[in-house]
Amino acid sequence: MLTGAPRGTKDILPDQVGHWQRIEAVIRQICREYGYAEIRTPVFEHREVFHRGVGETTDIVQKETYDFHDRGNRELTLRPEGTAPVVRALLEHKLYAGPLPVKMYYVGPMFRFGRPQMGRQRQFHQFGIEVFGAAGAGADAEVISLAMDFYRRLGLLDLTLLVNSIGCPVCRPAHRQALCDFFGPRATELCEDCRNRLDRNPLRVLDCKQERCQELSRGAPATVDHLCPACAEHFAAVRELLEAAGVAYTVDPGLVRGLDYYTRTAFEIISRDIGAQASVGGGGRYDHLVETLGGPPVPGIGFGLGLERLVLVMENRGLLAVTAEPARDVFVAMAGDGTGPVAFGLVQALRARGIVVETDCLARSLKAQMKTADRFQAPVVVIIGEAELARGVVTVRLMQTGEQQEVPLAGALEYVGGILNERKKCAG
RNA sequence: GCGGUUGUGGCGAAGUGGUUAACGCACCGGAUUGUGGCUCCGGCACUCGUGGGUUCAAGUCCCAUCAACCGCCCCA
Repeated sequence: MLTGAPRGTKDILPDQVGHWQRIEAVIRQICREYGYAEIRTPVFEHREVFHRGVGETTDIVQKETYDFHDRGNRELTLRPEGTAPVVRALLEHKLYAGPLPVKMYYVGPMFRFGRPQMGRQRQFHQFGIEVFGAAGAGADAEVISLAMDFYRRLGLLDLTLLVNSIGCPVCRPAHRQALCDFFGPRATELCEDCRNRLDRNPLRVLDCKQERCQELSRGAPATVDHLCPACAEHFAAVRELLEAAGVAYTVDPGLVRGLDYYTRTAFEIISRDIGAQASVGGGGRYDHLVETLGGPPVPGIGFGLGLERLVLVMENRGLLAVTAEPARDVFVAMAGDGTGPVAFGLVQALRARGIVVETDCLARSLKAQMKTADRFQAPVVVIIGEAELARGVVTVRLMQTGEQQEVPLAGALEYVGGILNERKKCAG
């Protein structure tokens, strides 16, 4: 093959795109209702945005970013996630100076260089929301509830919501020390990755997937047990609000998440029917990210979810019916010399009235045109042949009954419009 | 980045090294010549992901490469 989409990328073809549009419509609707405004940021940013924002030590930055130099020798990176760019925009336009909180959402492609497999692509799409300037548990509860409400509206009622609190700079040192004390004596038994993690970010040992590491993690000091009073209170408040809203959740002390900027609340939504890539969305609070990127102290919280995985889950559950070819109101068929211009004139006149019209542009036989009209489920077919042309009329055929009526060409527009209105009334 | 499975027409799918690579679906055309479904008939692949190699002979064996999928890792 001469061409092929690059590894890890996919075309979303016309027969699939309906699914996406349906999901995007729900996104727009729910965000409007919850008061989130859309923001569209560039797909690439200065590399620093992600290195400082997402965290130098994260896997995403260390081995998954698409880094490149442009012709002006700028160091740029294709965005691997949506939060850091939104924070950058918040700072650049000083959106934090306006009324708080600032609530925004985004939908768009993200890029991560990993080995593709089911539910993991190099270009994928995320929907995410961010709230800035709201430190209270109410924001956490709203963000999580919006996420679960979104899934619910799409028919996904039984996803698992895991929540945890990973503390803040006040409580983290003590917890970090506790973890080092706990794992230190048995460091040699940990996997290689975890031995590294022990130095850099011992928290991450907790959600290592290696069996041995999981065993060793049993009984490890949990973040929730080492929260400072403020964090503990915040977490309790979040849980109380979730319960008040009837949002079911499970506290998972091992939930850490792979982006460095999270503080306090971290959460993840998982589904077991998309293979190894169980996570369909996640997020958390990031109270110091704005400062990290050079801004004033503005707390934040948000989530992001993967649209491809969402589509997968929905497909597996039969929630995405095959999108049928959109039906046409009218098919204009033509047969014979000189009928083309007259037919096309009628087609455009009908379209100008908002009627959905299809016609033939392959010079096919009338029989083939009728077949096509049938496939498009057009209730009305207008036939313009040489015989009609000569007499200044057109044949209007009602496909359901097979009735045909000749009407003057000049009155065809009114006549067809009338039939369609009539049908609409009956249907309504 | 590591390990494994797979790769035949638009899709699905036969094809134990040996004549012109089945079949199904889809698509296109036709069935006394200007009309839809079904049925029937016909059409549609210089070619087996790509590139090498072995052999008298390869879709069938070997190697490489690319890609998809599965697991690890990571996460969406």
